[in-house]
Amino acid sequence: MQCSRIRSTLAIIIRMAGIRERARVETTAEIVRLARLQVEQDGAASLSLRAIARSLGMVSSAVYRYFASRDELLTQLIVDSYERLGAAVELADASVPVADFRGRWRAAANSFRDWAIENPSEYALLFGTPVPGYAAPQDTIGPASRYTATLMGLLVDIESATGVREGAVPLQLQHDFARLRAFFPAPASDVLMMYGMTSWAGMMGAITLELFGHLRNVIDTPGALFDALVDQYADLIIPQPKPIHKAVKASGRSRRK
Amino acid sequence: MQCSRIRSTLAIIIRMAGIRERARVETTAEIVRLARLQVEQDGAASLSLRAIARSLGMVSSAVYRYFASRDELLTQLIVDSYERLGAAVELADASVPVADFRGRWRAAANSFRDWAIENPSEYALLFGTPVPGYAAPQDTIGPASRYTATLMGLLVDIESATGVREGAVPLQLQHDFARLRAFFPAPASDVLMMYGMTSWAGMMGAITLELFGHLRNVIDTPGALFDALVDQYADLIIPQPKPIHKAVKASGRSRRK
DNA sequence: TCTCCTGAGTGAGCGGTGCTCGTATTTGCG
DNA sequence: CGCAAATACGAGCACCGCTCACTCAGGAGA
Repeated sequence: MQCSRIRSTLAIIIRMAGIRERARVETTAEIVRLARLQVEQDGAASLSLRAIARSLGMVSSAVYRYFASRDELLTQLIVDSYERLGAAVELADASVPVADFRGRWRAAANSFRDWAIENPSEYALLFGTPVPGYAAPQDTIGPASRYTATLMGLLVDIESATGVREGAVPLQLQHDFARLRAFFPAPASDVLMMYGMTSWAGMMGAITLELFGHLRNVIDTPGALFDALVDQYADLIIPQPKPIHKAVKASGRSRRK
Repeated sequence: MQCSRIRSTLAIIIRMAGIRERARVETTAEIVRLARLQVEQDGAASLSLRAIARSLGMVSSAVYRYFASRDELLTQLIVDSYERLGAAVELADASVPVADFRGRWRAAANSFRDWAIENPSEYALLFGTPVPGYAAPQDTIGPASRYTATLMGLLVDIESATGVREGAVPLQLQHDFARLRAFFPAPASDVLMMYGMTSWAGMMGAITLELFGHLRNVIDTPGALFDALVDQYADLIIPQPKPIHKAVKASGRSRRK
């Protein structure tokens, strides 16, 4: 009651259209904020609508006006996290000179790992065990491909500077890659695509091993292992170790949103 | 009551020592069996002691005579799963001629993936998001290292056939590797160790991507991608692609338990 | 300006969870 | 045979997701 008075006052001041709509987006945002906080602190498994409602001073059932289920709220968090990860990787890639492929490769890879370490619960949310009954809705596939698209874009740049590469690639993968090229800007070289995929798996595996505790008592410096892996693939992907003296026309970056 | 009569009869027939002990191990085994069934069907997240008790015809609190908590039961399942995975990888490795390193490498790697595909919930239990409050007790680290020990043993065999290898390895990793060699039979070559670690990450990442649905609409044939990754590392780890004409003394296998 | 529909929030309730504790029964050892 | 220990019971606590009938205020249309 007092709350709504404040809200309407605010609404009038800020000229809005529709007090109710405004209150709705505010409450929705607050729910997401609290949910994210909860996930950060205790992991996605113990995300509780009731606890959120409590923090909001609401009764639990009221939250269902905003999210039809716990899974729907989780989906929102997943989408947000993918976007943040994507933004982090994009930023890292963009902060290195376009022609410094090795630098960009390392920066992008490290930003992936850094983001994961800074946001372990969110990393687990994205790349950990999927919720049993939960099937990722279509809304997630766009954001989910953002960070990989950045790596793809880098591969495209590398290819346009160093030429299409030949090499043995299983036929089945060639088909997959061909289909992917219809949806993504992707290199024409199947070998590059293959390295991209296997390095993706490698990086994700290394981060997962580290964050989920499998390197405890095994590797004290997971960062060094990760760097080694990233450099292994850099050697495979980037032909010349010293790209300084080589003129490069990188068409990809401007194309990227 | 009738149940216990049957039990005691059985016990007398089967010469046992202590009816109660026997009943205890039987019940414990049954609990684990039901728990495993539940995990297989619905994933570890929805493992419910109450449901197990119901299936057993017990009241829920009775189960706590056998396992102090849900986590303790989960630990038991994790240990079991690690043992099964380890056995599968060992079997695959042992079923290939000792000197056929590439064959053994592929067999071991594929057995890892095959086991994961056949037991997705158990794979998720081992390699997925750890339970928030859950810290793996010491009991798990032995079984957990069984499948990796097999791969290490293979590396040892390869090294003893092809010699110690030199190569650039970050100093921090060298320290980690040196420490590991005190606990495991492991190759003396840091490069081999490093390849072992990064390939471990790669394989786990590829399987995780596949099982957790990240390759949907990306790669239709995850097996081909996995094989490609495994072959990439085979090329790095095994010097000669055709080991047919080369005599090999493989000391490692007999050493392995 | 007034009416009336719609949407936000309430609170009781259902069925489920992990876990505790006091009690009753059964078992098998001395 | 008696008694201590092991075992099972069942009520209960504090949670959880989710449903449903309900009240009440916001705001659009007559």
